[in-house]
Amino acid sequence: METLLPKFDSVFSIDCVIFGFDDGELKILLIERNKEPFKDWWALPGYIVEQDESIDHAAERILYELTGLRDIYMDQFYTFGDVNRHPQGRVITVAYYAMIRLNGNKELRPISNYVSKAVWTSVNDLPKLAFDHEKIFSRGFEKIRNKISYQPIAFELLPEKFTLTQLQQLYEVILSKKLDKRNFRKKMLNYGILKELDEKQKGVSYRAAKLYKFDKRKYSKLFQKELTFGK
Amino acid sequence: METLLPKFDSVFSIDCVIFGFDDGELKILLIERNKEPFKDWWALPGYIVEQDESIDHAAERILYELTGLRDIYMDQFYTFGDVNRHPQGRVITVAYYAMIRLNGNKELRPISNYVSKAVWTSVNDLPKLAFDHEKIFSRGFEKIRNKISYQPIAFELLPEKFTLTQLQQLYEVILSKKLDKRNFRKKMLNYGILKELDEKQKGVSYRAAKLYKFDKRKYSKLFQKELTFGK
DNA sequence: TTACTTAGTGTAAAATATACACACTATATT
DNA sequence: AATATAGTGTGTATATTTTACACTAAGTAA
Repeated sequence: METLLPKFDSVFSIDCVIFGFDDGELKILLIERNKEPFKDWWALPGYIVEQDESIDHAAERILYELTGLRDIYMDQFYTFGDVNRHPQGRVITVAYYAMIRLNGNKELRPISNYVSKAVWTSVNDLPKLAFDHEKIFSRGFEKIRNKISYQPIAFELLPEKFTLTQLQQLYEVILSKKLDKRNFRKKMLNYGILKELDEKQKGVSYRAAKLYKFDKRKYSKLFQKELTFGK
Repeated sequence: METLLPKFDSVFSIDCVIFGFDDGELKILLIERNKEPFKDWWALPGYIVEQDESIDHAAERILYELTGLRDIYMDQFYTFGDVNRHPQGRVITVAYYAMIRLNGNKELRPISNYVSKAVWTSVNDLPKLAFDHEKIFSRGFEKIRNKISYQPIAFELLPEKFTLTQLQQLYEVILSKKLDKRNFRKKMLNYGILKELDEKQKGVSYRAAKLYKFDKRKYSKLFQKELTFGK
């Protein structure tokens, strides 16, 4: 590499806002830091981008090293570049988000000793976070709240088979708003992206609900049309 | 500053996709580079972020130095972080966009000798661009195309007083789609964010159209409600 | 006065969104 | 066996929004 570019005493980092849904609660993944600064504080999983890796790659690697989660597809949503966001120098961070299924048991096993543990925490019950991570989280939450209003992304958070009530609860949590059951069902079923299964919920002490699956094929078709303004 | 953070032989940069609308055409601002690499190539206005300035600030400064445009409010839309996007080293760039009024005469007077000139170029007639700037432009265009579908941002591109036909043309250009005049007018007027003026177009060799103004107050109110899902 | 060019307008049909309440069913409890 | 409990599942009328579609009015230029 030539050196026409000025050197720059700064680093890029990645921070991840990973959403999960469990127990009727929307959660995000937090780590407990094991290093200064902010040792023993809670923080979003985040670390420094290596010199020779793309930021997308860095995001995947860092999430894996800090939480043990692999093969999570993330999208970037904002880059935070204020001068004093990190106490030790100039750090610009690209924030990524993802929504994943918790299947009851996504194991969290940090590889790096940079963190002492990783846990799922309800977004309604977040501790104080290191750095400007509260700001980053808020923007990530805003992002999915917006997105869910025009794309049915909620499925990514649910188990493969889910009931309409679960789906509705998830919408309600993300939108912070009660929805009408009949209208919600009508709307969702009208999208035509749900496949009704021949199965019912099990282990509940009341009438069991039908299970549904998300139909990816039809979903992609739906998104050809998108965007208002007919003619 | 302490030095616990690793040094990193890399730079942050900013690239700007600045949209304007003139003559029924959607344009963006390009510079001709006066320095290697890509000397004499066309490129998006972009340069390196200083150590002690926020990226938002850098965006403003860089746009000014490279094109002479001041006080343009920009939003970031994506960060490009592939490893080999710059031939001289690792450069991660935060891309910003803005939509501005051309008022016929936004003067372009580059301050920096890093560029030899700056010009407005129709998006339908772009030359080959330096670095990965074509990719950056595409994503920026996609961004405003999406955005205009749910937010009436088009006003930012028009002169203060405009006709409904001009507004419609702009929508058509951004959406690459013909729209129906009656439906378009109905919809726009229904938003209630246009103020009809007591003035007409001048200097046209046909029936002059009424002029309208964009009503910012009402616009913000409209955006309280936003987001579907009634109850 | 005529020809030309763009402005400006209405309506019916279809699709979508909203508001709203009660009976059904599976299980657990007595 | 009877009952309580808790969540499932459904229909309809109304309002709103979206779509398709074509002609007349106004101003200018010759």
